[in-house]
Amino acid sequence: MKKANIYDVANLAGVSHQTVSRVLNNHTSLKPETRDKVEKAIAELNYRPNQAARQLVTSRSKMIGILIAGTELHGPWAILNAMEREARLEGYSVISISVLPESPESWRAGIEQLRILDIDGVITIALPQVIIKELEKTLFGATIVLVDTEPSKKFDAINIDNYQGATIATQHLIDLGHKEIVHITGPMSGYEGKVRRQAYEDAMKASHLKSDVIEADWSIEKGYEVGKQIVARKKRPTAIFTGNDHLAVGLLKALNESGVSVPNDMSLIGFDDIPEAQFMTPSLSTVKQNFDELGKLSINKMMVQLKEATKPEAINIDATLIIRDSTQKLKKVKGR
Amino acid sequence: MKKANIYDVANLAGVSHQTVSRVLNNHTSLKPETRDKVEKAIAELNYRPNQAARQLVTSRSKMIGILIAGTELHGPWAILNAMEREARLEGYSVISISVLPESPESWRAGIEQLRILDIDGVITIALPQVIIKELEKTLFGATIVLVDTEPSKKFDAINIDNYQGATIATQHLIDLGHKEIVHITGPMSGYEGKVRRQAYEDAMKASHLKSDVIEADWSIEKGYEVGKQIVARKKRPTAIFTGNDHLAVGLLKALNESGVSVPNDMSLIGFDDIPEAQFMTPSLSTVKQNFDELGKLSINKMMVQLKEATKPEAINIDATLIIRDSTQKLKKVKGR
DNA sequence: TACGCTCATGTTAGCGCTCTCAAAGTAGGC
DNA sequence: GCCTACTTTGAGAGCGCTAACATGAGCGTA
Repeated sequence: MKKANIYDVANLAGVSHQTVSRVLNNHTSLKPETRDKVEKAIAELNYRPNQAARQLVTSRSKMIGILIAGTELHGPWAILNAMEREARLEGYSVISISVLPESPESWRAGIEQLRILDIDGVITIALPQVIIKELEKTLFGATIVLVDTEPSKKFDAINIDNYQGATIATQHLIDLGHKEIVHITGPMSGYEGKVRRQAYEDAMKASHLKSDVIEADWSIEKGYEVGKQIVARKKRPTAIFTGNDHLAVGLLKALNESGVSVPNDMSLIGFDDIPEAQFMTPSLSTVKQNFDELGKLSINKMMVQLKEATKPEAINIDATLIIRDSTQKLKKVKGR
Repeated sequence: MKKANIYDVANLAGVSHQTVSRVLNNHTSLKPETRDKVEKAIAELNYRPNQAARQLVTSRSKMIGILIAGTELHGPWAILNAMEREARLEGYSVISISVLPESPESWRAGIEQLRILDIDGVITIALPQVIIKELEKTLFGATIVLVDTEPSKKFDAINIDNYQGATIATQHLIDLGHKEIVHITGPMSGYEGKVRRQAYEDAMKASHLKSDVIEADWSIEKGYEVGKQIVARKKRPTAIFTGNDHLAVGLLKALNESGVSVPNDMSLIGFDDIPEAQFMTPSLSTVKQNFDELGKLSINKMMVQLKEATKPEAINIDATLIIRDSTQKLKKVKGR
């Protein structure tokens, strides 16, 4: 049984194919009874318009490409998930392309794929600047929305407010009386890590405290490694703010192994609020990102841009402090 | 600057559009020098064939739909990630559609989307039988590959060998001398949970031990809840096998809170090997699924089916036991 | 009654490609 | 040197749809 096309519907309804097209596209100036006839025919034949044919003539694909770093991290996938659902509501489909930021070959191939597909717009999630540049060059003139990415003048950028989030995390530790607070950063090649670091340093300075930064990446393994390093120090800090929760997981492991008790000997706060955070021992204080809102907002922005190109805008979504058991007041210790 | 089409290339190369098409599709019977001329023109114009036009005439979209349960679980996303990469190598794109298994409205919309897109094939990840049925009905005749799903006679099915995986996990505990071993299942509405449970029960029976099953779902929260339950028991088991690692995370938390030490008072083994497993305290013994291989294999199967429909086949991929610190030999306790 | 206007529908072209079929060029056999 | 067979290239149609234009019916106005 071949699929019905627009002419089959037209024949069955006793109208021209153009009238069917009008029904499909919600044109005005259609007699209600004609519309009814056509709709009945559509239902009877179980007809669906052919996307490819539409795309060919309108040169719009109703598809959005999402370029995402193919990591094990929780965040990007959560965002992608939210985006996909939101896009579907708008009648758009989502093509996710995961690339390895460290392999230019990988992301070139990904961008090339987007180009072939004639995507209507592209959303990037947590990608380094080089990739954005390449994207811009290859898909010249395409609608691009940046998520979790360094804002630019050219495109809409939607971000968790990393600065605000890192500020409240640092301030939380300061408010608890801690003076020696280490910050373990994400990769300095990325935007988010840099901003969080800056916020930490500014907050420390504002309280006349000395910054103590260890550069890392987003991985659990690195968190563990850094944890070992800190434990080995002659003079240990009393609190640590890690750039994300994964780092905190690894770090906590290292601390546990060395008998450093959290929060008694060391307060620890993360960033992200991964599902596991609440169920670690001790449960992890952290900064919660609203991935859902981030995803929805990005799709909405994309829809607006697709309709009528507006001036690019940078939007930040507030993060919220979640206080759990891994942070506590600094105990006054004799001799300090 | 308008995009070049096949005629632009033909003009520049001094051949007919048909010859260009032949070059694009790697036809034989082309003079090497003609091919060269055309390829040069393609490069100069930076030409890419229009997918929509191709799709319209060949009625193949070079897109694969992936229907996935939109959860926070690590597994499905890891598989999706692997699939996307593998598909790209084959020149295919991936449309991921995440649905809420508990909301028929949600998955009906998802399936409808696949239908409109004229996808070449569909891969389902960890979806209940109802959805597969609906999919089969709506996309009548479509190529379907089942992943992490109950096998059927009609479609290829690729699975982690859940039975083997759960067997080695249970056997591991038995080998350590444990006799009272509880199994916490995933949702009984799903295939994986059921198989793992069956394997556990069979292994227990084979060793003349009594099964002790608590039905749950895949969530951390539920693991915590069940943990509280177990702690409250008058007579506690000495070992627990959870249906996945997330359950183990929640469970461990509950045990910790009640002062039940793992592995001293209780051995604990999970399933999945999530990134966090290695860095829990104690590090979690578990069964590792090879998501990468699962993803690749599914795409390969899909490619084969797309070329020439072959007899459906059920493939199981062996899981491997990973022994860490959360399981240990049963201590002989006086009076038992 | 004739004219212009609006509303509702039909007709035609063309988006960019592949497929089918036809034609021209090339070589081999006797 | 002519016929046949194969290789290489070209011309035209058509995939299913939308956009632009054309047509005809119905109505009010002079």
